[in-house]
Amino acid sequence: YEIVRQVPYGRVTSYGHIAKLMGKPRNSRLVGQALKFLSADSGVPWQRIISSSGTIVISSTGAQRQRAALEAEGVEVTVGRTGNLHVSMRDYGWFPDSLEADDADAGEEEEE
DNA sequence: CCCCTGACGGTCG
DNA sequence: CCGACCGCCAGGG
Repeated sequence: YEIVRQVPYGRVTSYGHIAKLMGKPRNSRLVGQALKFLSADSGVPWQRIISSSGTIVISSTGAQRQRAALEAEGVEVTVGRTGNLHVSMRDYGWFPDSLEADDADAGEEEEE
């Protein structure tokens, strides 16, 4: 939970990265299982945690809530043909190697 | 102790 | 971009 709190406003990261930061890179699924335990007012920004692919594959109801919460932070959420939500990791992804060594800027996008 | 399941990850077609 | 497969570790029955 403490790791998740480090995720800055308007940015998103993946379960796998959270797991990696806590020393368990193979426990990505456990991160999700732990997050589901949280309350709506737990103060933990669970909304900023999505799959590494940038696709929100949770329950529709929860997904819609997460989408609204993310858009409220200025995160752009697109919808695929199959109805699955998607976030551009290239623009909103946040993957620091260390918690203290957080990013120094928010616009290092690679033009391709 | 065995088996199934899971807010997942990565690769292949 | 989307769907199918296999691998991963921990928890519950």
